Amino acid sequence: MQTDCGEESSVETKLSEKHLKITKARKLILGMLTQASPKTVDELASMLGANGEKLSLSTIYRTCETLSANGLLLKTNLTDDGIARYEYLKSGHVHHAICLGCGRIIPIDDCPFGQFDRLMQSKYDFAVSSHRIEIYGYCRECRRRLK
Amino acid sequence: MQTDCGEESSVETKLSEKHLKITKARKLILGMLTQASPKTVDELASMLGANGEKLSLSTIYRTCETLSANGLLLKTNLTDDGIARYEYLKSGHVHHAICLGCGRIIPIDDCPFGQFDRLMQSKYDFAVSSHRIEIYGYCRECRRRLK
DNA sequence: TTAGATGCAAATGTTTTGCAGGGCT
DNA sequence: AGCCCTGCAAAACATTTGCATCTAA
Repeated sequence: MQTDCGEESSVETKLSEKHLKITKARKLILGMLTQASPKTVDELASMLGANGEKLSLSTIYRTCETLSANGLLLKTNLTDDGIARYEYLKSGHVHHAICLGCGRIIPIDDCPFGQFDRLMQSKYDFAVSSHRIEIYGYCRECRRRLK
Repeated sequence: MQTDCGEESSVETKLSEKHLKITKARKLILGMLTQASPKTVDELASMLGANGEKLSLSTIYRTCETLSANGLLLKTNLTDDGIARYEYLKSGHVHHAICLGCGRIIPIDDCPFGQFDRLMQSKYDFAVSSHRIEIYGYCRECRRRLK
């Protein structure tokens, strides 16, 4: 069991850092989400099925909830379809570009927020803790396809 | 019936501009949301009840959906609690500050987005159509209360 | 008059929960 | 061993839909 333990052990490390038991469900879900865009519970179940693994829906819900509560995943409702999505939460903060053509969700490292929290403080008397930015538009493939 | 027809008639004007029938449900819901923060369907039903009015839940859902489809309301899932909220859509674009203390949703006129779409184009090859920005933090009252 | 809006009740789909059994530390 | 995790089934909840009735244009 020496192969590709890089992934494995980093997932396990993250779990133990948060004082969470290392279970099959948590390793599978966290492992999948470290290398994928935000996914719904249903999509996670399908991905597991495609790999010959199986977890009950309630376990996936509970696992995602636990991992979110511990800051390893982020729960979002990006698409306003009423279905929650979970994504791996990298150290830094991340925004999303959502393609209106294909629905793809593209993580964006850059952030336009800048010094805006100063304005929020002075103009609105609001102390900013965090923010979320979602960008809608069209990716290259969809622009090409729609042309 | 001369009193406060300013509100009334502007709501009716907006409806007819969109070629929508002017019905009691649409006048009530649009009228309420023009002077309130984003509300869930349940909250709208309660507000109506408090005013001695009554609409079935399905009517509220359908009315909000119609008004959103016609650009008079915006459907959002700001709080990730899985419950949709509808807000009056002003002409310009608006962002929100969400207080983590009291849950209040504060409309923000300013926008930090700036020239960010140029970066999105050059770095990610993504053509920006629109964006949404949500700001989390604490309002003055909650900061005072928590102190 | 007639297309479309409403109310009611039933259906749908997502998410949560109770409980018994099993796994991790 | 002890506590937490998991699976299953049932419950809870928001939202949608079918259909008969009513209403605005």
